[in-house]
Amino acid sequence: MSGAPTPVRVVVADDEEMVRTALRAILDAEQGIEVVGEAATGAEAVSVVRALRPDVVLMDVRMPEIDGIRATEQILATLEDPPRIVVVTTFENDAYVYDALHAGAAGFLLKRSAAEELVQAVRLVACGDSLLYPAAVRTLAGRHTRRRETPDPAWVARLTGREADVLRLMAAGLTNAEIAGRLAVGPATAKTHVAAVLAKTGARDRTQAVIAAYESGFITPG
Amino acid sequence: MSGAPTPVRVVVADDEEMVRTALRAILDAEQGIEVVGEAATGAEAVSVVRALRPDVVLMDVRMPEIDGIRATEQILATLEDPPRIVVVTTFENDAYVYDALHAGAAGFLLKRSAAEELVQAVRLVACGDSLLYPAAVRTLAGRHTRRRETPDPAWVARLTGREADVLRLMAAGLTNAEIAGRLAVGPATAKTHVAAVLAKTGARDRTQAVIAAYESGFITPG
DNA sequence: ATCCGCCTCCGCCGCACGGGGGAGAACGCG
DNA sequence: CGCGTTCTCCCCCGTGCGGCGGAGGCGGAT
Repeated sequence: MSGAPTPVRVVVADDEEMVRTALRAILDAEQGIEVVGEAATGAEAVSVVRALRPDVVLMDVRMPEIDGIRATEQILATLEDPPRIVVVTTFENDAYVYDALHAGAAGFLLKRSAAEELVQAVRLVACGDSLLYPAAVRTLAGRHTRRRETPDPAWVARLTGREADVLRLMAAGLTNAEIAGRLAVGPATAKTHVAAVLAKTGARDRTQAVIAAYESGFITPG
Repeated sequence: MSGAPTPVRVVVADDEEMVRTALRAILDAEQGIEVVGEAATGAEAVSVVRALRPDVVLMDVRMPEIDGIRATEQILATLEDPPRIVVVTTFENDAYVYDALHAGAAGFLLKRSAAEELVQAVRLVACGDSLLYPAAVRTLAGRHTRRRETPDPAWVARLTGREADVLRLMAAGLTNAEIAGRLAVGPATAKTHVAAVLAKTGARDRTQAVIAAYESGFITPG
């Protein structure tokens, strides 16, 4: 009669507290799923997982000290009977998809996924299945599917006006100094905005930010 | 009765000899146009122009020592009654368009332009008019015109197979080291290919190369 | 048989970039 | 009136990147 004698034990690793809380809230509300720990950095994730031995880890790619990909590698390499790791990121990107899978991740999920998808994902990987967010699959399989209707990922809304300006100029191929000149601000300011754009888009460098801008429809070719 | 008592004197500055020869061939065939000199570097361009005092300069953006933009600035800044300078490049790019105009260029032309357009351009600027290649104008005016049908600029054909692979990986946001890993070659090799891609696309850095890839349709979003 | 294009790889070098801090001013909002 | 957000700017530091030049091997074209 017990719904689940051994609930799925989950660890959430993300540098943003809000995200962790949100994920925890969603998962704790579910029957048979239990968030047993959190981590704010890649290094923390490794030690927490080592200590708590969860069944599933939700791993952000972008974290201080050690990124999620490397944390995944370390966990899988150093632990016997390691947990299933679902890599969570803000936008779909070939590099992350490939690297996550290469690192041995069991799944790949976008932060903009619905709560239901998240729960589904945890249950799936806990059963030993793998999953890929549809869009990621499309990316891997090679663009034969129809164009998605999402012109505006979550991060676009989070960009401030100035940051949007900067991203547009980045996508025009300008350097930080040129952006500063175009906006009539100091180079340091341009750098600050660029850094903010990188953080919010989840990009590692300006090139990935520009890719994200194209892929999200923030800017369009031609 | 003399067709043109004082023909338009032109200097061609481009680091590729073939391009120089081609431009010279096209222009020399025209009545009233005379190619009086060539330059293979930005520095050469400055001195040649200083010495020959042409009416028009066809200036490549990408050249050794000093790029075409800076050479343009120097010529316009240091010469009295300077020549009209038409900046020539391989692909349309916001940064180059803006910079060229900001540097005081009288016109902006793509290398893929037809011979007739080139001649027209020289005649136009010689008369004191300015010109912008249609596509460049569209870029500046802000994409309200219809999509161009050019899915494949000249440089795409010039990319070798390996270079195309590398560009695709660049457009996936990978670093040189990651590209090397993915292609199972040494980092130095990846760098070489990246450099070749930058040269052939006329890009200054990997970000501009990725932009070119998107804008040309070499890769498509979604 | 020779030449040329492509792929592979090596070094050196300078710089723009990105990470990680911190700090002050203006503004709107509650 | 505080408070949060945004925009502005500063420091230091490590490094990925791009410029430059060279080199060898290999296969196809002539």
